[in-house]
Amino acid sequence: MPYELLLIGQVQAQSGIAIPTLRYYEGLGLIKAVSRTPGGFRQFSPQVLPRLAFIKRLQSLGLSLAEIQALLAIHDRGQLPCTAVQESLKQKTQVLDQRLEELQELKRELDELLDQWPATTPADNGTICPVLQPVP
Amino acid sequence: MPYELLLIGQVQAQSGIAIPTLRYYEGLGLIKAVSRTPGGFRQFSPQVLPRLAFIKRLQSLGLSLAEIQALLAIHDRGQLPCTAVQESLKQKTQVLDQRLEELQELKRELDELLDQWPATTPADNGTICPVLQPVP
DNA sequence: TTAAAGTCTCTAGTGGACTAGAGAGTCAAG
DNA sequence: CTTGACTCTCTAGTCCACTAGAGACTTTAA
Repeated sequence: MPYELLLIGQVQAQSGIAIPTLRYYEGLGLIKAVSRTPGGFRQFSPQVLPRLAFIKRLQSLGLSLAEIQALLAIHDRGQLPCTAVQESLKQKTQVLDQRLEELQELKRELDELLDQWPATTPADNGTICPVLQPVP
Repeated sequence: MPYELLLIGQVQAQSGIAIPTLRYYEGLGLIKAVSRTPGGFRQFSPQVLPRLAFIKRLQSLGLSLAEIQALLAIHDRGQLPCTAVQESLKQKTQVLDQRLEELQELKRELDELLDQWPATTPADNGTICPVLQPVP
């Protein structure tokens, strides 16, 4: 066995990513085995490790695998994807801001509703819970 | 056709909820048809309308259908679910606070990363994008 | 009576990132 | 040569709230 190539179990051990997930990533085209043993075992270059670190890092920053794949495609064309990464992250902050807005609005609504929750429950008016009236 | 009963299309028209969704809700046990026509068409009591309003309202406040179902079950036992609704909403604010924390932390991380983004891309060091080092 | 509109059941697909299991084949060491 | 660890492919399931489609039947109005 060529000492510089890694079997999938070794990749799992060194990356912390489960084997089925690695195969799943391969299916998506995020990583690929450089070769197979005669018996069909995947052999990975050690270069797969920084690649997986990149994937995990961007995933932890909120990027989807599809977005990450686009960035890896740039890398695979021989370019440094840093500028594109920066773009993706900027865009992600915008989505994040939007999402934060929504959740904060929801929180405001919930807090207000709970603040004004009556001490005594109003009479049943056929609406399941009469406190929950205002549906704007 | 008994004038006080509604066919599913009328429920859709008056609630704004799509027919397949209504059937889906029925499957989950959130609503039920009081009877069927001889030909098998569902007939709903008009009471389904406040019930659907309740569902939509709580859904808009972030509750899952499973949580809503638990509240409806209280109603169906003949009790006012207001106190349980209040509890659910309180709990939801907590989950929401947690989620907001996470997203804000993520935003901080993203902002910091972008703030400190180098004007000139560092040399390629085999990590796909050398700017993305710190993976704590 | 017929046509159009409405409704039925049932199955399967969506998105996103996996996870689980069956059943078979492979590799390295003893 | 056998054992045990490792790996393979393939299918299917998870979560959640729907959505779409096929093919058949019912209802109502003209």
